Amino acid sequence: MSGPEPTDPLGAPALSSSEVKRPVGINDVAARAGVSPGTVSNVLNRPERVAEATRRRVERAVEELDYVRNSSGRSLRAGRSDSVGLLVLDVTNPFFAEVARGVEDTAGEAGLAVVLLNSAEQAGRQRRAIRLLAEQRAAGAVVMPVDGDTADLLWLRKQGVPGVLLDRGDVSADIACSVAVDNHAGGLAAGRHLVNLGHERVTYLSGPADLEQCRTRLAGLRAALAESGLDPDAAVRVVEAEQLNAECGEKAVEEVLAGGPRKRPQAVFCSNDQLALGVLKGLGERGLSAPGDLSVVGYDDVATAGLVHPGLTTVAQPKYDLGAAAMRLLLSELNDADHRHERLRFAPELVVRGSTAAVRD
Amino acid sequence: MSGPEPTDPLGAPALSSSEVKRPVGINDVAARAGVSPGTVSNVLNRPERVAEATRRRVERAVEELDYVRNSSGRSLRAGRSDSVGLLVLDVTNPFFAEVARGVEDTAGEAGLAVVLLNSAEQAGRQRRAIRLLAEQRAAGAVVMPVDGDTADLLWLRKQGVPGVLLDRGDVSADIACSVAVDNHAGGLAAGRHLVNLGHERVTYLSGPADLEQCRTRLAGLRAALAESGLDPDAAVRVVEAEQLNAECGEKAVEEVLAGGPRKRPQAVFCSNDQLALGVLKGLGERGLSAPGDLSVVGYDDVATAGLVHPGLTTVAQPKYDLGAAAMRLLLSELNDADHRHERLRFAPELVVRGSTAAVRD
DNA sequence: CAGGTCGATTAAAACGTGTCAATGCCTTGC
DNA sequence: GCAAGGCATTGACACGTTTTAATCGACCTG
Repeated sequence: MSGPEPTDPLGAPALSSSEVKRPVGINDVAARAGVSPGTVSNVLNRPERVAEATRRRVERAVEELDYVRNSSGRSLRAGRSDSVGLLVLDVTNPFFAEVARGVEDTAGEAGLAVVLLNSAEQAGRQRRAIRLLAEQRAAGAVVMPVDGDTADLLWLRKQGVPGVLLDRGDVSADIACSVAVDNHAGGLAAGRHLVNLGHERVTYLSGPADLEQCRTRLAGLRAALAESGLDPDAAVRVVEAEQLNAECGEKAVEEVLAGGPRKRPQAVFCSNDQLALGVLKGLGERGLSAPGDLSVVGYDDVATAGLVHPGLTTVAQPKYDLGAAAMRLLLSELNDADHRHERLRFAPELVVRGSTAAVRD
Repeated sequence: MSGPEPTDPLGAPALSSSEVKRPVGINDVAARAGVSPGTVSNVLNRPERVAEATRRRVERAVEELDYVRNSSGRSLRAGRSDSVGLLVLDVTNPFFAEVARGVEDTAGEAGLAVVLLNSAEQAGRQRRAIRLLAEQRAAGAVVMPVDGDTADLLWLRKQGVPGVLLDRGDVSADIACSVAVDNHAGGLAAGRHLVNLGHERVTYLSGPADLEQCRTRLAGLRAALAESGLDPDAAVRVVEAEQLNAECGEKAVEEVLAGGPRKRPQAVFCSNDQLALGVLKGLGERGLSAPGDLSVVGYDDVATAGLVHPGLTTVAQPKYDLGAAAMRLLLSELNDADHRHERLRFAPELVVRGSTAAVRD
């Protein structure tokens, strides 16, 4: 068998060294070890039930054959898969990335894989994603829903896939678990900060008004102004951006500044750090800057907020913990027989940096 | 049956309205429509093979029973699942997020779900993730490997899961498809820019040296200096950061500036925008700034790069297209019988902003 | 030594789907 | 009127795993 290999004219494309081997199943392992498939399964899942000697024999066979178990068969039998879904509004937003890290880490500890779905704030994509999770018979889901109603989530639960709501505080606890940061408190903290600095005309740059977070943070802001004797209706103007990203923030500056220097707001509070960063940039392009011409406050405390000049004053959310906690609630629902839906609230924290300052006159 | 429901002391936790229904399978649909399961399967997968009338009957049954197909059974039968893995080095890095969006969008068009795995630049986590994909019998994988060798990827392929390498230019095309941006050209462009501005002492702030990208970009930089008659060994100093994030960049400033104003570099070229942003911050904390005291160049053109002040000069990569192209190559490998491994190279593009300026004397 | 108990192992049945060969029916051509 | 052919549908099996009830053997006890 020496000399050059004969070229075979037809047949599968040459795979040379990286030959694809025929898949080896639990039966092959059983045959090799001289036991029944059931015993192999036991070795894999409840090693304590099988005698030391046979267990070692099986383990050796597993190793020799390089067996890797097939989770399709596993899930089919179990009626559910061992992965959970994570549905976010925007993969690109670092806030969600951080949340995802929290979810993934705790899921990983429990041996669950995470399927990341991206709704891009579109109801249609969300629906498709939810359906996909149902088809996969996902063990569970962590969901940040796009629109107000939670119909999709309920449907998913009816299909046998429990879900945890993330970043939505307004849902009653008997529907599902939920984890959120107190958005009202966040808006309140930002508002009080501005009031203390003497601001009396503030513009709220909101994301899409369908998002509960945006509405509630506004409510907090208004409460803070009312608290100090101002009329919220007169003191705060609302500008709505189409999406929660920097580009939209930059574009919105035009409208924020409308009315000329006389009626121009003294401060802008944004639903989001991305928006706020866009605003900072837009101001710069117009020869203005924070906090000299205008104070700017963001929300989330994304990593970037601390990197820009001036640093962005913002309301920090425990992003990683948010994701980790959501996943932990989900695990509780999956494992604890006596699970009760829970409603977890985190407290936001104001981080003061350079983008806000006292009104000077 | 009027009056309050009797409380049953034991049993499953009360599910009230959101009753979990018994799962409905293809057989239930078949029974309801008065056909065989096989026919239902055909309606779902090859509708053209079934007569108009029966097809409608089946479709109605599907609707009435709210049937959703079980992809575990499906994958078991098919021998492979309908999801692909995406293994990234760091979910938190916006560069990867953008790549992920590209992968996800094109995968979605092809009806594939994406499982996002995060190796966090740790070989152990990468190995676990690869194993998971094998267990899932993933249809394929897009992988950005941590360490130099591609053993994991080869093993995965031997298990029947084809993989596409992302952002690794140094792999020979007969192993697997690969998509990358020409890192040498990127480093070269950055280097030439600095040379043109008169810089003769530049520090390269590198990420972990295991990463091929970091090494090749350095090579490009050195080539640019050599090109103009400078001795690379004398002109460029290398500082290695532990991770590719802003925090490490900030910490590295200390070492970058070591030697005092006399021997201080005139420019810093970073493996990464995150590092560069960290450097900008670190400079600010020491009362220094770019480009006055030091020019700074990044890599990736992350969204933030355009938002900071001064804007970060950087080497832009087509992030979204990178992900989309990788996924498209994978799809080709999955569907085209006569697939040949391909090696796709994108060209980087220098984006000049405010963080670089001519050396003044 | 018979009866009983316990631990380890096995055989067989399910999970839900896709496929393939076989069946039945209707049309067409002679 | 009958054979041939085409189309729609069916029945049965296979995919890989887990689980339950049953079996087997060994050891202990009265």
